[in-house]
Amino acid sequence: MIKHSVVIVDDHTLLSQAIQTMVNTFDKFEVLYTCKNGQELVGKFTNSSSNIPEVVLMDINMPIMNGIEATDWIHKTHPKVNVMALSVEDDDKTVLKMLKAGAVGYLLKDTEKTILEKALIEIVDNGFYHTKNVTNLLVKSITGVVEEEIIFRDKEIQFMKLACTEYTYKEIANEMNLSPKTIDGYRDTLFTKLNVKNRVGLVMYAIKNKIYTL
Amino acid sequence: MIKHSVVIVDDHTLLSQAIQTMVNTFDKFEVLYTCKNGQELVGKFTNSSSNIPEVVLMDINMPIMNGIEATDWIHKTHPKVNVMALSVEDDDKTVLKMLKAGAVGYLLKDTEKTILEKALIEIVDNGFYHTKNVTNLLVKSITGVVEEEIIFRDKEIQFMKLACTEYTYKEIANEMNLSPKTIDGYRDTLFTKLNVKNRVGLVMYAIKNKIYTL
DNA sequence: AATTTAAAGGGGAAAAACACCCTTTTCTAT
DNA sequence: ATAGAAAAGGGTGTTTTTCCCCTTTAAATT
Repeated sequence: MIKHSVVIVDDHTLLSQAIQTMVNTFDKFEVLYTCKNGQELVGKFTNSSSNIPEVVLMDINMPIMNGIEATDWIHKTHPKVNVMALSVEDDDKTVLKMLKAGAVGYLLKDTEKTILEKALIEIVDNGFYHTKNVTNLLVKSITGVVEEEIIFRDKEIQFMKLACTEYTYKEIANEMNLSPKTIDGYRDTLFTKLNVKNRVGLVMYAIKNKIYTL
Repeated sequence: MIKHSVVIVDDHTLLSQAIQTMVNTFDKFEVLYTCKNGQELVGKFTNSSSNIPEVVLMDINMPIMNGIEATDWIHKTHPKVNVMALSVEDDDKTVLKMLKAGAVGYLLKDTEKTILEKALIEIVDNGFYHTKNVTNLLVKSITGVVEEEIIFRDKEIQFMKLACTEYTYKEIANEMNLSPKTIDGYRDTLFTKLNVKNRVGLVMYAIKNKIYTL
């Protein structure tokens, strides 16, 4: 029997190797190779057509080129390759971003071995695998329950990052070469945009949405 | 040949199962069972003496009973069991906490399969395995470079958590059934203790040290 | 060219946060 | 038993933050 080829992309070597060992125990699948990030994967894909697998198991949080960008690239350049996201996070926005990028499946890292095998089989047979959670999310997204993305200007991003430090607004203004009053304005519009009451709310938003990284 | 028994504790099912599959490919080791958290492990240990392995591979971030508490418990009640920490984090404080709790090894999750096997062998042979990084850290710790742990009282922890929300100090005082002036005091002592200048500094500390979880 | 829309900046006032120094009560350790 | 530390609270004043409404300039639409 010809086995389906799988590639694993994850920056945690031990995890990717462990999943490799696991996938290799599956009857119908075998791992072609593993990558530490999206960039490495792009390299492999463009290097030789023999490096292109049927399924890619993709982590989302990676340095250099993350799972969303990598999935997007694969989807555009190699549409026949099925990408399945494999993540620890399950916040709505991230999941939707992955699906938009073209992932045909989304599994949390705390799922069972048998579920992984089942998902892989479904993907090569039907072209997709989605858990109940993801399906529910998709319904929510078309119903418009998921809030639309807020757009920030560069200055606002820069300001938010500085607001996450111990600087006073005066110091932030200085840092950004703007009048304190302008900073006042940024703060006010952001408070309204994000529906927060004070600087702590802003900080929390910035952290949760990875605008400020710890 | 009798294989050395290993137990894996990690809340990410897929990861623990994958590592299980991997460890089972090692000549001298076999996995007895896996657990999702420290509490489950304690249950297994106390249930039957046949459940007590030679080595425990322990994740640190787990719900209910985390790796540090679990390691501490094992070290005190079953000193013959070797605990090896297996974590994604490598911040100094966490590593030292694990070592203090009695871990005889510390591996990052982005290490190679062969390193894991080597570490396991070293542990059953010599009783410990430490990478260069950990050794360096230990040297630093005896040289006094690593800052000593700050102790918080319950009220301070509670206050810090509330300070990470959009509550004003007045509202926090109300929430904690204390006078706003008392809250003022908490804030002032914490500012001094943590060497921060304002509430944002406090919030950042609380998040970085996992006092407030997002 | 005319009209919106966004960005930068301002005034002034109220509320919240911060600083510092102080008292009383309650543990707690020697 | 008692000294010392910790917890709770008070007073007062300064600084920072927050709020709201307003102007000018620049950029983008139509």
